[in-house]
Amino acid sequence: MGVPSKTSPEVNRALAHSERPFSLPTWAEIVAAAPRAYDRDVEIFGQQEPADCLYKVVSGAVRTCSVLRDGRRHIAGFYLAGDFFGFEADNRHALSAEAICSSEILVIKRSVLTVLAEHDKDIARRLRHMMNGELGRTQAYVTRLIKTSCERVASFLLEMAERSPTVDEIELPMSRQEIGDHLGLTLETVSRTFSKFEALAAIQIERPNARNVTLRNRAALQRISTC
Amino acid sequence: MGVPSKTSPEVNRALAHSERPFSLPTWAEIVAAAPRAYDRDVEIFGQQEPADCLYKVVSGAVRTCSVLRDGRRHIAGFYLAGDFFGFEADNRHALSAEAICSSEILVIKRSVLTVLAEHDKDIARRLRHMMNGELGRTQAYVTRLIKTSCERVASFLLEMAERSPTVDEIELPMSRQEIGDHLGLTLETVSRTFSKFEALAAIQIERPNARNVTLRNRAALQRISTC
DNA sequence: CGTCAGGTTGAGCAGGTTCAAATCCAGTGG
DNA sequence: CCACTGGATTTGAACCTGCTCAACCTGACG
Repeated sequence: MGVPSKTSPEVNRALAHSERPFSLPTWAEIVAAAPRAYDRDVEIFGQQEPADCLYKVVSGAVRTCSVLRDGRRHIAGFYLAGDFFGFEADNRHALSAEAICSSEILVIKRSVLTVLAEHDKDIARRLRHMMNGELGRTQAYVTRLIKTSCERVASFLLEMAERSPTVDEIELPMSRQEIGDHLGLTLETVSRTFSKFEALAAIQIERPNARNVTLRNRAALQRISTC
Repeated sequence: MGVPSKTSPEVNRALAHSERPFSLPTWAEIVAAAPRAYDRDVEIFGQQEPADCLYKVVSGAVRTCSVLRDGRRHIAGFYLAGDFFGFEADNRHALSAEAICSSEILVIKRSVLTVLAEHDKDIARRLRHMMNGELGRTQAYVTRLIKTSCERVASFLLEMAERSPTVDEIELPMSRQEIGDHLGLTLETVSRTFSKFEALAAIQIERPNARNVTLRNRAALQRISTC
């Protein structure tokens, strides 16, 4: 586990500066690096691959998912612009990650972060904070999954609105199928539930692009989601 | 955030030793402290309480859960002897924790761990590892929840067997109702599924105490759980 | 002995799935 | 410009899994 023994070039470069502590890259410098572009449905990392990087969505959207033996796909999470993903329990990715639409992704070597975190409490704190956030969101997601279809969809819409840049107008980057694979529902049930909410005047689906949704009655959605 | 400003007595005691580095408590010493006893169904911590401690099950079993507004209970996780619990995203507990049966619980001040982790890489590593494990188990749990009742129960049994001290004989500390609240099923469905697995000779329920289960055909359970 | 909690089993119901068809739109090529 | 194609969405109808309500059984305990 000794740092000097098996280190990547990146770490050595970082360590080379450690006698001049103020020249170690800061967090701001790290996230200002050049992102990579991924087209729609292109894999960013695969299941079982070594988990040696952390990722940030600069623009676009990403899904993390696992495919079951019978072909069913489970989407564990969606990541929008500004979100970090790639946290894993193991040294290998339990999930794969794919771009939902054309996206720019910042890739950060985990080994670099580990070394930096030891010298920079700010970075260590940010890492812990992101990890905590991931755990919290996963727990909230779990609570969502034990509920009925209406509750799942309502609470999904509220979360997406929460994470959207705009207040009440959401631009969903993902299809009904993807929402279904995330919520444990079929695409038909998702579509029907959307229609039902629209009939209740809780949302409005801005056609022709059915992925633009406006929240019309947040209180109603909250009542549905928690009840 | 400065350490000297707002510190608990425990931290001050720990810091008092910091000039004699080898007298800082080690991990082994921390987990050797005296546990507290909790009777069945007694709350260990409640929802919304400040999350300032970490907990270890010395003996017995614990559930973490949240109660929805309509009275439904969601059990987020079970913790058996040797497991740590109380990891939270926020400074406040999103879940409550209760003893499933008479249990001995070790309580560790989070503030102490934070300070120790800064001086002791072993402790820091252990903390990170536990946090990772928690995230990984939560993700596996999520994957379980999107499946059918048979799949959920089968994979639950396999996980419990994995975590049990014995190989194939499991002593479930929790009731059918609690398993249901964990898997998003009713107690009747859990019971029926157990019976079905017994009819398939995949398990044997050792009555009269229906909580003692013997795995008779692991391969069958695996086939059911993953398919 | 009666009571109570936990578990099992049955019958009918309801929410979601499955299968199928219709619609709408974007992109493509004539 | 328009017809054609394919992907995404919506909607309908039949079916099935898991829920609800209910009865019954067993063992523990006052």
